[in-house]
Amino acid sequence: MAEEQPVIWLRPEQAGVGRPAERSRAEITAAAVDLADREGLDAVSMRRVAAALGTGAASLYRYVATRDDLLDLMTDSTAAEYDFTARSGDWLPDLLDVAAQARDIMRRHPWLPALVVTRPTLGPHGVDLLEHVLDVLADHPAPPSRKLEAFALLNAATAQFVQHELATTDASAQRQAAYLAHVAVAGHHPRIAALLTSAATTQTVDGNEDSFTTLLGRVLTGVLG
Amino acid sequence: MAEEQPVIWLRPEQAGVGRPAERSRAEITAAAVDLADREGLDAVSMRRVAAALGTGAASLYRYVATRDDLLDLMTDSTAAEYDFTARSGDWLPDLLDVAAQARDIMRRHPWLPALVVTRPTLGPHGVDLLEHVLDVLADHPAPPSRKLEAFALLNAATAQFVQHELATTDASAQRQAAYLAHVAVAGHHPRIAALLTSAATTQTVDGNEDSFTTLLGRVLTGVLG
DNA sequence: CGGGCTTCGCAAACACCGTTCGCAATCAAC
DNA sequence: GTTGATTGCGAACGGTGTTTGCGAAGCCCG
Repeated sequence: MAEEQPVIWLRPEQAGVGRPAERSRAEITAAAVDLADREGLDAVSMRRVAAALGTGAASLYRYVATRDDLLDLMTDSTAAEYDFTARSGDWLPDLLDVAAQARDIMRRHPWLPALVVTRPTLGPHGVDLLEHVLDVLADHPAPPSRKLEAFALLNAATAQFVQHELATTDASAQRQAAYLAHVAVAGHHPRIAALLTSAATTQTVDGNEDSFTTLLGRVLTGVLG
Repeated sequence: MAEEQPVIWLRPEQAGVGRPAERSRAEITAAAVDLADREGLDAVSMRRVAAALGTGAASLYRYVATRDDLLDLMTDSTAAEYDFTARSGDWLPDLLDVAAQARDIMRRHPWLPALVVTRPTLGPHGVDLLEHVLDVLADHPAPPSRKLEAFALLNAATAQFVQHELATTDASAQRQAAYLAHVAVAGHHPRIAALLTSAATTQTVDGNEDSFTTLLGRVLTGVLG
């Protein structure tokens, strides 16, 4: 048995006798999440995670098959932060509530958007999230495939939104904006120039705190009936 | 001057006398794109790109500030593959044409979706793309900010779509599906179970080749009027 | 032509990285 | 107590991004 170590959270009975394994796996994941929250995803190296736990890098491989698997565990662990108790009965507000929670979770874990988008995985907690979304949409007449698309879009759009949010405070984003302005005035890009001037006037006026909700609402009502 | 090397494609006059630099930069980018197309993004290391050009890794740093900048150059170079000559006059079909081209480009460069989503940048060609989209939407009454959101969503949703397309043929995706089925029958997830059985019956029946277009059409009509 | 200045190519080195191997230590069960 | 599996981990392998320094090549101008 034990052929090639399946998806990590599958991990069947694992034979064996005593196994504190699950606890250590959770601790490793927590340490990795902590590190990523504080220093970014690049800081999550096997050596540094191990050091945070007061042990050596090689020890981690008893609990985690590879670094990528650890990243999957991190992603799934954040899905445990959802709270599904509030239910209104209408699918749209309930989905928007999920989206708002997703946004908050991603704000807490700035490394999450990149992982969600580049390696979509459904661990135990991710499955709970999917179950909740499907349950909210249970009475909706859309075909199941479209409900799945809506779920994927909810994640992707939220990730994109938070990513953009984070990028605008970044230093390189300032240079991006400067470059855009430069290109616009340099000609050949009249639409961009127009957009920049109009953006300069209406800037930061409207309450853009819930621009996320209205955007996501439009996307969801567009995809689902 | 020359403080800290600005966004790479800005690169002002650079003083200097002779400079074949631009050509070399394009050649380096092309070599990196080639490598990524054939062996994936992880294969794009400075040493391997340099080897493909018959030179040493250190030489690349004369033309490229860092590996991340090379990745940005790769992303922007793919934006040169768009063709904006076809114009219908209606914004929706024109945007769907852009989306279809984006999908095809990403299919040609399977590493692109991850880059587009994790490090959104607008190089010279990316700016042309944005200009085109804004031009298509010039007569549309939506506020400029929403047009930008539509642009970002077009990219993100396309990336997500191609990513999913690629992932389903992957080996680990099979195990994901198996895990999902296991979870569903193991109980506590009735909605997922229902979805799996319904998906099993309607599988591969409908022509899903243009499911991308209909999905993107719904998203765009949802976001814009 | 000859110097001077700039640009270029690149070997070597540094500090990491993910991962594997092998062995010592630990623990469970009989 | 002995046996057998499970765990911890130092050391090593091959790779990575990036910096430094120096020699070679090119260009301009006198």
